[in-house]
Amino acid sequence: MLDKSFDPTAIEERWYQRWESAGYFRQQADKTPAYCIQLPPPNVTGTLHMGHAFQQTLMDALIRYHRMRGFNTNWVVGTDHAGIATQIVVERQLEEKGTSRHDLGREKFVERVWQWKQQSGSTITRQMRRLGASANWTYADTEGQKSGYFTMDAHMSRAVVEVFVRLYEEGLIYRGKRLVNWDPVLGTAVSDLEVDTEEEDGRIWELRYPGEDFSLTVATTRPETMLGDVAVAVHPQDARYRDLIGKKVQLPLTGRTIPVIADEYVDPQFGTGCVKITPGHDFNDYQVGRRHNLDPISVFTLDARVNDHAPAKYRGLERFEARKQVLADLTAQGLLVAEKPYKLRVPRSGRTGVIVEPMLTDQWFVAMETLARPALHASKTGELKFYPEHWTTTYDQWLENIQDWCISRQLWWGHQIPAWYDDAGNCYVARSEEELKKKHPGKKLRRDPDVLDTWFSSALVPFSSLGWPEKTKDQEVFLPSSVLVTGFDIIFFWVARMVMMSLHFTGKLPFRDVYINAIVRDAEGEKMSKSKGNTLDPLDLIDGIAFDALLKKSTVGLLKADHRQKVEGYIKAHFANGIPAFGTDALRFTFASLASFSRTLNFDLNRCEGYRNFCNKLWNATRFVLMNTEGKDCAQDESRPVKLSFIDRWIISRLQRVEAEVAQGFADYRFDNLAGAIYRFVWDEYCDWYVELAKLQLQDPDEAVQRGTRRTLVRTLETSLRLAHPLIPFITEELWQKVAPLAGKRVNATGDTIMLQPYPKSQPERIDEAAERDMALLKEWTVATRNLRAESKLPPGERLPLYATAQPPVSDPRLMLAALKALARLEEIRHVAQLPDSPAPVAVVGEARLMLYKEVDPAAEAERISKEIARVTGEIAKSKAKLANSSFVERAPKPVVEQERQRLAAAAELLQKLQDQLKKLRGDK
RNA sequence: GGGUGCUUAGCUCAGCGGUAGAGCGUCGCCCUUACAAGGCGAAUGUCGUAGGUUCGACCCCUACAGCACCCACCA
Repeated sequence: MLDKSFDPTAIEERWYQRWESAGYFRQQADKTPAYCIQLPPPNVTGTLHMGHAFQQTLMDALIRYHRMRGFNTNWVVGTDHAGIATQIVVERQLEEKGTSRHDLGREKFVERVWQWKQQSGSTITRQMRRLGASANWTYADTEGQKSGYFTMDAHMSRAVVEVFVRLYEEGLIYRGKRLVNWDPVLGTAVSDLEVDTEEEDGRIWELRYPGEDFSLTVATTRPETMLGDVAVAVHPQDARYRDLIGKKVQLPLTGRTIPVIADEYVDPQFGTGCVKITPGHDFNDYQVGRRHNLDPISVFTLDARVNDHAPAKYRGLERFEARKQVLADLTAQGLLVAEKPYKLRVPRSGRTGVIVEPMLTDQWFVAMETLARPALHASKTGELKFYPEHWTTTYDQWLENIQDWCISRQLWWGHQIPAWYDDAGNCYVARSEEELKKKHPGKKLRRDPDVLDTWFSSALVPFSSLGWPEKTKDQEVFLPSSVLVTGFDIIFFWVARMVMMSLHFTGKLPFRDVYINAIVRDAEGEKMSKSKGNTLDPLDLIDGIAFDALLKKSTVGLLKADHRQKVEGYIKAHFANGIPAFGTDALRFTFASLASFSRTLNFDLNRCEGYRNFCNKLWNATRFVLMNTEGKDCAQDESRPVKLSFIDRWIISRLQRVEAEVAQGFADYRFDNLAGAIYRFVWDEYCDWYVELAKLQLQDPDEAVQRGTRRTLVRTLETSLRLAHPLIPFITEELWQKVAPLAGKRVNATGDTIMLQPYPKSQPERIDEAAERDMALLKEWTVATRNLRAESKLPPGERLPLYATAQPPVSDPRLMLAALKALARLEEIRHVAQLPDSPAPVAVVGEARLMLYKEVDPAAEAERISKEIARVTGEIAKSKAKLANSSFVERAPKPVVEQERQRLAAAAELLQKLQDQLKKLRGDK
């Protein structure tokens, strides 16, 4: 016997273990068709957050669904070395110990990061297991840790080198001194995508540069960069300055003179129409400088201090110190014309938040244009499909305006670039140093110290995880993968680049569909952030957490007092009693239910509670079924006669419809629809109606009816469990084990799990419209009668007779009335030609009028009827107006007009009855 | 400057050319032997604003407003 309510923790522990150790998650050789999903590899040292949990729930649902449908499923998982992020973490650890990576040296430092990876690397994969992820952990698992590939393991690294070398050989990778976004804190270049520009309140200054018999005023938001100015630019057509083009001005503070140049880039309408040109520290100016053959002057060191190209006075000053000094000196010389408040866009490094400095450095780039073209083609032709579709635009537009990709990072943790230099500075790219030494014996070679952007290796995952560069069978089977489930924030970082790389190196798409999932927000739609305290840990929703523990956990590591206070406030307001344990299934069902095509997902704890209750409902329904079927004849062998009533046939029919709805939901990636369909079927149809009616049928003296009921109870439940399994794997497995034998499922060695059972498939031939019509009537009569009951304010337990002026037009009126009597808790049902002469409320159902005979309060009843009359009168007016409109009657489709006529007729009839009642009521007084 | 999405019940969201739906919340009544994590019932909306198309618009079109996000080199 099942416990009275379900305890998720116990169930979940039991099943995951068994599934994994039985090897159910693995792909199967020679089974077709294939279904493959590539997990966006999480940071190896990271922890699971709501976004992961959401994504992974959807992926696992898809994988389980297809596995049950007989696909050869392969959920390829792995972890990402996350270059910058991981290096930062370890550097912080060192900092706490009062040391630094520079003290350690590169080799020791990298060793240290590996240690940290080994130590914390399993956290996130352990958490994924708690979610029930049926991932192929042992696939591409070269390190033997059952967490898939690692982007820096030997195999994945080999693919990285191979791709780098090939692209270099094809001329698609080049090295050059370019202006790049530089993070002066990390001391590395970052790509355009890793820079976030936000509008901030700042200032703009106007500086005067004196010429011989004139002076020019330039505007700047970064006065310190004037130390590196090489020109002042004006628009060639600008009448104010046309005569000055080619003349020189003095660059204050530096003793240099610079030319006045003409360039279309200048907008004469903006500011003074004169622009200072600093090619060494501004992307626009860099282009201008190139056009005019002006060499850039770098005035900052790599940690953003003024360098030796500036006058001695400023050397060594940090950039913002230098700004103050420059401004002070310009003021002293009377060259500062104005200082105004100004809204400016400040580029900040996504990782550190520090203001990025455009810096002229040697970097490696991938030339993107030739790679982008086929990727664009794929989306244009529809070979690559986005869900929701509108993300295609985002993808297309980025590819249409693609820029070369700066792939080198001045970090230590990552794939070191396979390039070497000889003493003369010549560059050699090779697969290994050995290969190079063979080619160039005796040469002294020094390896490029830079590593590759983390996204470089991520871009290869769809094929490198399948064994590339070797030719493997898996690439034939699992490439392209079926769908990529990921967030819109990495469409550029990752999705587009995977498409480009896969097409280029394998000729195949990395995936056919891209499902862009919503961003998880808190219940109010606010971004989840540690400093607000509104983050949720998926594990806390699964296991529950007490208020104190939650508070402590949320405030740990928050240094600022006002942050702490804010977080405390939030937690007190939202989680005064902590968070109850909802269990994995409830959490998963919540995610699925909220996964519509909208851009954000506001995670509501109450929703989660509701779905926990749903799990409990399913549990208890099973309890009921088991109590009534275990040890009894459930007619599985069909040896004895079985009778199925319209009620049995109705639930079977409904089941076919839900199965179809669920299939449609999966096909459309509308997880909300399919979760809703399952929810409504289990709760609103099976539990609320079928189980209640089964209670009646189980008391039928005819054993064939009992057998039919038991069989339907069991089979419908067993099917529902399979239907729901992709969303709520644990509870369905637990219950299925008990229910399946009663449903005649032979549990054998390989199929000893719901996971590998066939997924329910809608059988249209079992849709029974007649039974559905009968059931609709039964429901209608029942609801109407229950309404009468509620309106009569009957004391509990009191049963009244129901007077009805007609029989329900169903195939089996006897059963129908018995059911009505039970469901509406009636004393009996009397058929009469005329309702009793009573002011008691009357319900109209089809042809029949129903009354629960009872003395009523005439005043209250009169009021109720008057209200009803008002409503019906309104409806009649609307209908009449419509039908009076000749163009409606002539031009609307016939059935619509007919429907309107019937509506009017029914309403008129109802109105007459209500008016009679009201008259009677008033007359009685 | 370009682009995208959103605006529907108190809250969070579905929906759709033919008289508005769900979950949660609210309000009654009920511990009816699967489930109080439950049952039965009820209330609640000029579907952002203004036009247009249509016999008919929450839905299609146009403009506007508000919110959010993405991309972009204006000093």
